[in-house]
Amino acid sequence: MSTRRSQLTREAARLFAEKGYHGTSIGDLAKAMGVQKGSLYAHISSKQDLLYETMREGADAFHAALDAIPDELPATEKIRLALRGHLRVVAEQLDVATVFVQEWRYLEGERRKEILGERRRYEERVRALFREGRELGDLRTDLDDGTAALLTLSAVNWAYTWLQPGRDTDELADRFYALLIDGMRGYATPGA
Amino acid sequence: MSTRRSQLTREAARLFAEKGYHGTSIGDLAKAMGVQKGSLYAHISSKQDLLYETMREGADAFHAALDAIPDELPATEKIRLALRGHLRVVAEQLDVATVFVQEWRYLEGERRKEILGERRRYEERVRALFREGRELGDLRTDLDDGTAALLTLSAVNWAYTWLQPGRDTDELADRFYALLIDGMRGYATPGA
DNA sequence: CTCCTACCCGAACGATCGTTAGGGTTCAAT
DNA sequence: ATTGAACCCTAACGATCGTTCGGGTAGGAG
Repeated sequence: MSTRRSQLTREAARLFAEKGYHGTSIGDLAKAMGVQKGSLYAHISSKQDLLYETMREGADAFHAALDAIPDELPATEKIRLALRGHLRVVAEQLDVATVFVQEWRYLEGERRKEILGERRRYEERVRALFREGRELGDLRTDLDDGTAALLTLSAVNWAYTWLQPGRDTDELADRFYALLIDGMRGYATPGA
Repeated sequence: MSTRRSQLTREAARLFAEKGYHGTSIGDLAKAMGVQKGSLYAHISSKQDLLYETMREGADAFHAALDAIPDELPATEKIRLALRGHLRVVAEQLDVATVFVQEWRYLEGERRKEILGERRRYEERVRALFREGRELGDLRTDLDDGTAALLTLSAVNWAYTWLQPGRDTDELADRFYALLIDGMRGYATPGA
């Protein structure tokens, strides 16, 4: 709502991503806002609030990226768009994505369970794409879709560590997609 | 050296992996050792020491896994063994691997640079395998080896989040290898 | 002018942090 | 019997932590 409040959330995401939740003090936040640390409590009721809100933002962004994929496309195409969407979220909201991916364990109580559920649900939605691809024949019928989803999700989950904010992620996602779908082996089969 | 000292290092790796470096206090460490917190300083000179030693252990383990790969094998086989080695290190030393992968940024000063260098060197060694594979024709000649290495390394770097300690990692590594090399697409080409 | 909302200050709180210091125990080797 | 190494305790240190509180300022709406 208020400009000041959302600015605080943004600074929190930035600092949590850079120095970690426990490595960032309320004093650091206050300095980033140009304010005494006590003043922050006019906007929040605890430091955990800021962590939770960043996590919610991250969860919503990743799920929204999946929501935007048309349902009637072939599974392979959905997988390609899922890769694009995931990497785009990471690049466009790098701080939020970083916190979402590696600071969730510092959430406490009910909120921790909630966010953990969102993470699992996201993984399950991606897994379903691979299952669909195998069942409908877009992917090889003997595919181990669980392993395939694990490999793919692992690769993109690590992206926050190397993605530069400005990078064109669509092209990169398509390169990942091509590698995963077609493999890396030499063109010729052994007998050529 | 002394049993007590190495036990402390082990507990530190466990707690740092579970609660993070900043989330673990000297008091937590002392409780895990069954000792008053001041007593720990008979063994270490600072908390950073414990972080650094865990990192060194991790770096050595990952590099040793690459060292064990015979030089004369074809590149594809080396890649398969590298995947096996990496996942084996993660599974066998899960705490150390977890800290190595996600707590390095809390290292300070010269030690931080040192460990960062080890991480980069490891990535470069893996990248070289893909380059070799392309140049010698084991992998497709038009392969973007940088992207291939990035995809592969990302996938295994995330493994600490889902690998169970007891799991047979060789078989899993081979499944990853097969997916990466042969791809996931349906057997038949479009015209079949 | 008054009221409300939004925002901030400055000082302090109890707790916990990493670390230091000095003294004490156990026990195998000399 | 004495020494020395390995290990531990208690008590305290200054610093920093997240949080609370009462008071204060600015500006737009009534």
